[in-house]
Amino acid sequence: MLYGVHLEKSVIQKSGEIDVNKKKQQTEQTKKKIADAARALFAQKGYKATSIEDIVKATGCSAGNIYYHFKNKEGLFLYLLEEWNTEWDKRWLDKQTLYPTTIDKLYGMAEQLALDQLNHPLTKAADEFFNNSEKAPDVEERIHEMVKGYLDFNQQLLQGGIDNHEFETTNVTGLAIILDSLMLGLNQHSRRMERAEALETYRLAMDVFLHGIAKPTRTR
Amino acid sequence: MLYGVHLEKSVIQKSGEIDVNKKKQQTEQTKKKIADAARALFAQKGYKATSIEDIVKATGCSAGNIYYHFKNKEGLFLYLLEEWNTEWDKRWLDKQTLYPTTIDKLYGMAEQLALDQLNHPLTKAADEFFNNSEKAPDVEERIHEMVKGYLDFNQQLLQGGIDNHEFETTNVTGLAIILDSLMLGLNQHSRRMERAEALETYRLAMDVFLHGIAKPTRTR
DNA sequence: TATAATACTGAATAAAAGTTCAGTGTTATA
DNA sequence: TATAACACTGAACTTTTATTCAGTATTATA
Repeated sequence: MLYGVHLEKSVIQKSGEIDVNKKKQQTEQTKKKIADAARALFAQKGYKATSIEDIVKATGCSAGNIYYHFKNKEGLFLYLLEEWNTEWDKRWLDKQTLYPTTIDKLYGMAEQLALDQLNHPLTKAADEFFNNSEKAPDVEERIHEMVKGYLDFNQQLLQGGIDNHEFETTNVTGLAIILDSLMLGLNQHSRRMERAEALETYRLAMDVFLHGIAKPTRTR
Repeated sequence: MLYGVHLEKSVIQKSGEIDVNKKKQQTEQTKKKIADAARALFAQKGYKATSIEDIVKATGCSAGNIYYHFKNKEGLFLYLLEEWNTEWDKRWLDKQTLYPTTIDKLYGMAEQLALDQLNHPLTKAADEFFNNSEKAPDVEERIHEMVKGYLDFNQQLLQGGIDNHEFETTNVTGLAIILDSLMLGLNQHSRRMERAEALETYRLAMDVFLHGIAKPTRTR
């Protein structure tokens, strides 16, 4: 039987310029195809509610093929989480330098998260995945590290702002959680927003985080 | 066969004081038992990940009995959502009067949410439930109303603060979403906290929401 | 060109989960 | 006390889902 997939590409390498192994190329391609579909589905429907069959339908490739490229559903999900992490780090490293102050960095982070569509590592699916009793022993640890890593990221960012004298605050750990909570909640709401609206809301959230809404007279 | 349940209670009504129908009493009791177990499980594991079998194990009553009291899993979940809503409204009505200013009300709300354990109507399970394609046509509408109701609640609260001249802000709708996002995110994080830590974090979040963290000089 | 390695298919398997239902006690009604 | 209505059981039924595997097509290797 003929697979339609095999007919495309592979013509590009007229001579021997970037003549990578065709099989590796193919593997990368379908692995990406599966990952992309799965990422969207997990983010939209959650972990448990996304079936292999869903991914089969979305990709057009067979169930067996998915298990050829990934150990199992859990492995696929874990792969996506770690991919997201490294991807985020990479993009952040690029952008970070553009922002002089910590405040600018925070707005930049919010923007990146808003534009990111299916975004936060602690997305609904990840949270569900984490909280779900049946956990391979090593898996839980890996996720715990991710959560911690994300909070550490926030904390360091905020600490930078304190060192810069941009903020005045003591409880940095608490604020890291607050900031993450805000982004986490916005992520859920933003799924029902247009891109522009999401951007605006994230920006407003950062306004609030930085400046609050109460008149400066009261309470404090 | 004897059901152990039937042996308890029913002795209380010595004469004919509050002699309610024994069957109604029994129905209420088991319905509550099922609801309580289901609520805890849904909140902990999520909607899809909680099976009827889980509820059977937690309650000790049979699967058939659950379907005797509730139309199906979806109906059970919906029942819990609406119960949460009315329950929240009731408690809020009691407390609300104790808080003179809107700022106090906001802190009060945060406290109530922090103490509430399994709390927010837009909890992980609800969100998962909502986003999950296969939705009975009427169900989606009912949930949509709930979400809207909750945002309206926030918005009215904030509007009160503006009318009182406690806040100065324009985008009330946006702020209602921000506030909800914050509570939503905190809800997820607070699952991994002790009661005291949760309370403190919620309070800090409200500090930030009201006053921000940046020095007043910058940006604005 | 022959052989091995690789990328896949698609149906089968098995476990899990939602739902139904015939039947059994228990309580209300007449 | 007899009969109807009710609360409930537990196993059977159906659907869904993750996972495996024997086999096929394609590509690399010798």
